[in-house]
Amino acid sequence: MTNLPKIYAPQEIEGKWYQFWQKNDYFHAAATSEKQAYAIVIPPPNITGSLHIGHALDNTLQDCLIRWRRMQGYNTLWMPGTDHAGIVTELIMERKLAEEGTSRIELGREKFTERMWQWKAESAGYIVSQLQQLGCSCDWKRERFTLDEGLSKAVRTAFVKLYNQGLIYRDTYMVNWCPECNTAISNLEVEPIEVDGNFYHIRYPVKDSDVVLEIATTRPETMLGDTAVAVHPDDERYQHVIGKTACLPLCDREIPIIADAYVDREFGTGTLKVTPAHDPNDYEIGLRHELEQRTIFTQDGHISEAAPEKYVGLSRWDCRKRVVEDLQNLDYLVKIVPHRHAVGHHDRCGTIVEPTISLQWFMNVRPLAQRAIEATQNGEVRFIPERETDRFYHWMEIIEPWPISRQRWWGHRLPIWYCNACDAVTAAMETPQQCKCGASDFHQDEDVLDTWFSSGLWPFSTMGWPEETEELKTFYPTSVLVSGWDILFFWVSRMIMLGLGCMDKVPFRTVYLHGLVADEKGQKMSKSKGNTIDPLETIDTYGTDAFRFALANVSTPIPYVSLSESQIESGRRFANKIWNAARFILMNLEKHPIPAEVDAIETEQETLEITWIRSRFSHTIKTTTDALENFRFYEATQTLYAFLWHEFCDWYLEFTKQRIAQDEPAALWVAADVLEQTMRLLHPLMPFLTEEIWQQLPRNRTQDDKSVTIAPWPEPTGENSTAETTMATLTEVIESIRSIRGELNVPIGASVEVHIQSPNSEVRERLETYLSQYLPAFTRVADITIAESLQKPPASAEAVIGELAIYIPLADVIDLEAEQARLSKRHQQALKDVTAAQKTLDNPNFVERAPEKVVAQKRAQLERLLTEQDKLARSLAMLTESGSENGD
RNA sequence: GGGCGGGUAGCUCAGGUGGCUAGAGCGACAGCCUUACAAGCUGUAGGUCACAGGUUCAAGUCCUGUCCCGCCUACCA
Repeated sequence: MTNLPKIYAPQEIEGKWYQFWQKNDYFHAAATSEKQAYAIVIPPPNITGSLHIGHALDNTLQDCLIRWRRMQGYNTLWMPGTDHAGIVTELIMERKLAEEGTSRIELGREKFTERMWQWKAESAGYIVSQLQQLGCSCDWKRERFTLDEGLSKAVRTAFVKLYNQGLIYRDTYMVNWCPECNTAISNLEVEPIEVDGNFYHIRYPVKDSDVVLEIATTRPETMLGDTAVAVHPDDERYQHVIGKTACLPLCDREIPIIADAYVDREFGTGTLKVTPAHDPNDYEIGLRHELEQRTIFTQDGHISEAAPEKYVGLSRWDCRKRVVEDLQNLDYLVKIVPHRHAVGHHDRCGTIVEPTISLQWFMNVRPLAQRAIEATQNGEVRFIPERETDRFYHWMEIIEPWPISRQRWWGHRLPIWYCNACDAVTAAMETPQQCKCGASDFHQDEDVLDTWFSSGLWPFSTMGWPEETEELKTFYPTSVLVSGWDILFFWVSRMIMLGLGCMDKVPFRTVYLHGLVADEKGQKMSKSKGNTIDPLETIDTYGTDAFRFALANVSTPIPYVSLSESQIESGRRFANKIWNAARFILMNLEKHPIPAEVDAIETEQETLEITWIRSRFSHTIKTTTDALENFRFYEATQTLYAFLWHEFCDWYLEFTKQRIAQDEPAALWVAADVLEQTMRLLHPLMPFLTEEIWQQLPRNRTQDDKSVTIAPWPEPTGENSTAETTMATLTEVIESIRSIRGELNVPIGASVEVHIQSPNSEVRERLETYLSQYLPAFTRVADITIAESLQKPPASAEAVIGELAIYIPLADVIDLEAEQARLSKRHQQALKDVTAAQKTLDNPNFVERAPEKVVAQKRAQLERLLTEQDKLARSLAMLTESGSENGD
């Protein structure tokens, strides 16, 4: 007896097989190969992070693609690695340090980065082992880290190259500043969040005049940095004050009243206070009018010396309170009106961002963005779903200079050196030897690069760039990039631009952007909402394959995909179903081992069910392959689910039981063969289970068949429509009989007689040939009669399939009323369908204009429906009659 | 303000270029411990495809408008 347990226990086999794959080096891609290359670079997770549901989805889909292509015979590379993830990682470390009673600043740069590296060393293996638990078939020998020596060299090379092209430059400009993180950040890192605020209406007296301008602002504290008041040049209300001077309350300063078309006459009072140092629009106005830029905030968000002394040192929020109080006391405050508006928050730490003028390094991404657009238009890059293309174009069109310097420590330090003697700026790979002024003392820029700069190089930096490696020749551009749509701008577009900038080639041919995982209510999963599904807990409870199957199954091309426990549960049941199908086959194979010359036997004894299952399987191969080619993972899962469960298990294995009972084991051998091949089809989705079963199944040991991981992807062998039609008739008959038994509550132990009437000799012949063979497997039958015409036996239940009628005498058990209700319902439905079909065909335009094929189909349908309807009507009439007779 | 996606069974979702009687999973109900699987099997119920027009012989599918939901994006102080 076979030793397979009744219930599939994923925990016991997953680790074993992953080690087996690793040991045999199946995931390693050769740098050079005769085979066609297929490469994916992993979106590198944070080195200190852990696997969340988004990773699970993203990496499941990638692994699925990689495993599928590997089986198809490609030289597949899945490049793994991790990201230092800049600010996020630093922030977590800062929290740790705070717990220890120290801080980043206290430690200093050197000690702090030391701690970071130490932490990296401790936690680096964690995310990798989690990806391995998920079954990811990454080429671990090639694992990279964004701060590795090689990748750091790539970063410096890219920087210097772009600097020399004039695309990277230093400038004083308004940037978004995070006072908490003490660094500049890019627009993308600013998240506008709606908050409840106020409009503060403030009086600004005009000098040497009785006029007082009423100005509304949401940020009264910024008035300390006001250097002008603006009105629209054509605003009739304010013509008389243009060019005059306003007295800035609380500050004892005089500021000009200027005219600028930016001001919206319709909005508020039509007057605008101008704070060039702390508002992007005011900054622009300031430039146009050469206004003073008064920076009233310090880097950590407190009031600077540029403000009146009494406010210096206050926090932004305390200052707001004080300013409002003072305005009120001095009668400058008109009113406070509640106002809900969007305020920019730093996406990493949640702090309200302060627009500030600052000296930063920027990258002029316009030229590269233009090239990215062209490359996409030329079809060098393709986005799936297609709608993402427009989102990409839009972003590329409105893109602004990218501030790339961060006043942080964890990252790639800018390869910029300043001459200590003459301040000359040099971009270089290493510390320069000598300045053009003759001096040889330099200091390197203190800033590090935005973390997305290094991850933007990922597709080629991981392959050894700037060296001209074999890997680059073989795998660049990579085949597909898989990621959530939420980082299209952050990462994907930067990779495209930097790929074009550094390699002159796009980094990947296809970008597949999947949805984000939401819960069953459509809410995005997040820790704060407490609706997350933890991948590792899930794997523990349900098994990796069940989880992967569920993830692939929900990944339809919509922005948010709903995942619920019940879907993972469904995956688990599916795994168990397959397990038991395998058990059934293996158990029976012990009694009926496959002879060496199985192929010959199979051909000789090819029966309807064998031809049928082979036909259906061929169809399944075709559909599954097509689904994967088009990134329709949900279609692959559904196809395989339906085939395995509802065709292979529900029907084919039931036929097999009957064949075994008749001592015709060929059906069993075919079952083993089909299951073996199905395990190959399913392997990309459920790698562990399929390997376990595949290893146990007998197969023609040909060449390299040590693992399903490297087994060839099945090819369709062709479908057989005759067999499928015949089988359809048989299954319909069987289902009708089961339906009668079910609805009339015929006990399972009771044998029934089945009388079938059909005017079609061909159908009768088929039924005669197969029904006696198959029927006993599905229902207890005492006797089967098949005839061209026969009398409906008394007290019998009836089912109608087109011109075919099935009668089951049920004298002992039949409930006439129940049977009448049953037939009546069927009759009503038939009538409805007849009416609909009739209506279509009665329309002369339909017959004239619709394609012949469609008309013919409709006619055949109507004919069949009419026959059914007629038969049902007559039987119903008879039944009513006999019913009333009984009643009399 | 602009744009995108969505609204199909109680729930979550499928329904290439219009053409079988609109499907699946989960849930519900009824009956079954049938010797691979009760994590199973069998049967049943359940939908005016958001709404209103239009194009067409034919619309869940294409067009227009409306209403909801979600998201992205924009400088309204």
